[in-house]
Amino acid sequence: MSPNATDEREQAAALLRGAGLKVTESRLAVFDVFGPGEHLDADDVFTRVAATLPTTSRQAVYGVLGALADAGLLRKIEPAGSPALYETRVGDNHHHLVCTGCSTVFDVGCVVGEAACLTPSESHGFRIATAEVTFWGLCPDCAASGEPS
Amino acid sequence: MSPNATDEREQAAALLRGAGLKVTESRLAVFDVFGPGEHLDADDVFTRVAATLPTTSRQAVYGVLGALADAGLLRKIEPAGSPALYETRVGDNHHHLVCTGCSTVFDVGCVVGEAACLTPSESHGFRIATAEVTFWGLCPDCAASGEPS
DNA sequence: TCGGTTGTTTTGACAAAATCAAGACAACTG
DNA sequence: CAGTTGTCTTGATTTTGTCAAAACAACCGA
Repeated sequence: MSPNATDEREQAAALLRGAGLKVTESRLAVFDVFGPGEHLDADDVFTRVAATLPTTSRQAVYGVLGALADAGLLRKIEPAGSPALYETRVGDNHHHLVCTGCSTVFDVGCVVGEAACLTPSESHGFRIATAEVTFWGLCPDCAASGEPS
Repeated sequence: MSPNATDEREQAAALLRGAGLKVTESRLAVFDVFGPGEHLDADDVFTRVAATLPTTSRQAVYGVLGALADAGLLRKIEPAGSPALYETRVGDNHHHLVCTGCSTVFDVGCVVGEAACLTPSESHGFRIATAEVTFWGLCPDCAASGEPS
């Protein structure tokens, strides 16, 4: 409907081709449902995809999300107590802020610079690949409604 | 068997009492099965507890672990792709190193000091309660066996 | 030491999230 | 356009953990 919807599909298709993946309706549809800054779980994605592609199954969504995450086109995060979430922002090692009230996830830039995030003080001989930082707290909305003083 | 087993039980009982929890066999048994530095999932705990307390049920273990975690006597961590793990080291905000090969979890001290771990660069108005850092990589054993060059 | 209250454990059913397997099908290659 | 390869559909299964209610045990006070 938007005038550049075709452009977006072409762009997504190019990303898929670049990753060596076949371009399919399901995969384009999955790309479509992600808005910028959104963190969606498999069920959210399935629900939205099913609206435009009624033959889709939950397993297809799992498969697509898994394939895209493996290819580095999507990032999978698994906050404690929630189903796995996916986001389209990849390539930077940003971290996450999870609201303990409403479970909403926000992006946040790296804390104090890349180096500090990637080098623990004792590494036990570990070969560290990635560091993941999750902050837990109350988002402005939940803080306001929970403590109206 | 060990000469100070009684002492350990007394100590555990004191911790429980201090937290306002009743002292029960199940709870003491759960404390018993944790060795220092170990990270056990609910099923590990159940298996070990069942060896000495055959009437125990899985749900009792979930209940005990939940109660102890709520009381701050145990810490619950939930690494992506694994069941929840519990550890006895509480009170310091240490972090974790997870092996992508064998899923073993190691403790690691805070990266560059408490402050850096608790203040993301943009907080979005969040009231941050805790920060959780997880490092992913290969432990010495897995690095050695996977790449014997 | 003995009841009474309260919190804990047992039992069994249930729910959510994700995975596995096999056949049908569609996208890319030449 | 046909073949090959990878993807999707369908349905069952597994794993992890929760819920609810009744039986039971620990702690308090007399």
